[in-house]
Amino acid sequence: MSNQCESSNENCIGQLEKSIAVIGSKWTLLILRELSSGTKRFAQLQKSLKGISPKTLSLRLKELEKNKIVIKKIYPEVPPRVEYSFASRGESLKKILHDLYEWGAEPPDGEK
Amino acid sequence: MSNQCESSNENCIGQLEKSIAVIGSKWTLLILRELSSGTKRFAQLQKSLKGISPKTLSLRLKELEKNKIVIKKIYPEVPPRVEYSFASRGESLKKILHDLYEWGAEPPDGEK
DNA sequence: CTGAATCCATTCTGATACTG
DNA sequence: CAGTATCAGAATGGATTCAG
Repeated sequence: MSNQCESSNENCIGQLEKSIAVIGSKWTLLILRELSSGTKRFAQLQKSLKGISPKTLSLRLKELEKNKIVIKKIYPEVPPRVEYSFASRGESLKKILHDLYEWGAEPPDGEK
Repeated sequence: MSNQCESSNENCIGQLEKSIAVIGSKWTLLILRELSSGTKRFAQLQKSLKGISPKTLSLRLKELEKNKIVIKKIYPEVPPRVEYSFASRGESLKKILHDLYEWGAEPPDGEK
């Protein structure tokens, strides 16, 4: 029901843009790759993703969390401990990203 | 062969980023929607996409053309006439965008 | 008509320092 | 350890004007 994206539907474009904006930000794919190998903590991510600033990492994680792509788990301990992991929506996203990758890697084939 | 995007492969991320950058730019999706209903000329697109500047439209079309998503056909006439239409890569992209749309529209459902 | 050039506004990102 | 605040620089988009 109405999850078809037709020429006349403005709304679906907006939805699509939102989705692309989330996964299209710089670092997002790298973050997802890191998390795909398992739960990670903030400092771990920061270390793996050499060059990312804490601000950017924080922003990206916040967005990913808001979009239910990753799950943030806070342990009320001292020192503070926070873990990030894939949510189920993140898992289903992986397949799409894989398709998109294949699309991009596809040879231009018989042109000209 | 090697079109699997694994944790250890840096290269595939770059490819993915490139693809997302192309389709993720503002207006790109709108342009693709316009073209999905058939071949269009520059002025037609500019008129349909109310608010787009010729510069932006030109840039986006150039990128889409470079990535073989749309085809540019120039008629050596006076006044000049240029037509844009979907390439085959554009067609296969449509399916992926549809999947992505469905992913984005997917309800957060039973999490927790 | 097509689209390149220019200038300006807005947004995004990075580096660094600092707090709970 | 986790994350925010601040500021500067880069990248992106828009309006307008001009040219082939």
